[in-house]
Amino acid sequence: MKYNTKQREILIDYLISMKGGHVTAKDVLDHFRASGIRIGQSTVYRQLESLVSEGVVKKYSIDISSPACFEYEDEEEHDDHSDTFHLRCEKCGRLIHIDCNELKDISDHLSSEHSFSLDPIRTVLYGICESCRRN
Amino acid sequence: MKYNTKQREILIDYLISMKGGHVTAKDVLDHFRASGIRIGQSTVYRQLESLVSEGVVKKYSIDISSPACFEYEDEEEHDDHSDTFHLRCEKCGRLIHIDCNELKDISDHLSSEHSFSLDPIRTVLYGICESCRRN
DNA sequence: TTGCGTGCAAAGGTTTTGCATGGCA
DNA sequence: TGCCATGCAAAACCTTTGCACGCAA
Repeated sequence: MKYNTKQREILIDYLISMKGGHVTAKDVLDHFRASGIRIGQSTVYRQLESLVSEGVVKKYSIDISSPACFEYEDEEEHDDHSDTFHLRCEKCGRLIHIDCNELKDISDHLSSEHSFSLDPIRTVLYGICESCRRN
Repeated sequence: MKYNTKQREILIDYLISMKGGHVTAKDVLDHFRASGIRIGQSTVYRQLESLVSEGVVKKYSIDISSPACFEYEDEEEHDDHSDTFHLRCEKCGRLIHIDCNELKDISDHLSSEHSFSLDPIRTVLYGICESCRRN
């Protein structure tokens, strides 16, 4: 994609406004429909895919039978995304995004002691989240 | 699922025979169709899901828009799950088991700081293994 | 003007579900 | 016998694609 279209712009704006969280294609479509802004679903999918290959947006395929998640990637976060991890609740399916230095230590440990380069994008830690734990 | 049906048995047998590799729901269906064994696709999906929640079979989602993969999990692999972690090499696909106290600390940290109960059975850490790293 | 981007609708592939029937315990 | 499991078909779900039209550069 080479042109700066209106659709592309408002999509990027929305992604930036949701920075720090994940957004699915459906979220995007719902948001624009609720705002009365018309945008085609194929445009959303195609632009998201473009933004991913441009490196502007990150795509997570956490689990099959859940939609892909997209997240705007900040310049500075681009440098070091090794401290972002994902938790997935096995009960409610919620995806939790955490930024934690202690978890970053795992990468270092695995690297130095087990000669394994962890891929934090791909890795999802499964378990039970706080609210499900209480029930 | 409480009953030992014929379909459940032959499905488990097939999964065991494929131990060490992944199998998709389609693979299962194709296999049985080729063998002349009739089994409904909903049965396959439902039994696979049951086996996963029983911990007998592992499910992973390599990528969205590819089907989910299932793999039979050996007894000894989940004798003591509390301090066993799994690493999966994204290059060669090798599954590595490690027993490591430092990794156990993750659970404690997630529990105390993030109120999240990690499930080490289900969790697979993705990355690049030593030998693939050298290449 | 050129050709990329858009929107619609339809197709694609995977997984889930409703309902009547079949089979285990 | 009482349930659970099965099978079929259809639906649901997310994503991709074909094609004509619109719009940025």
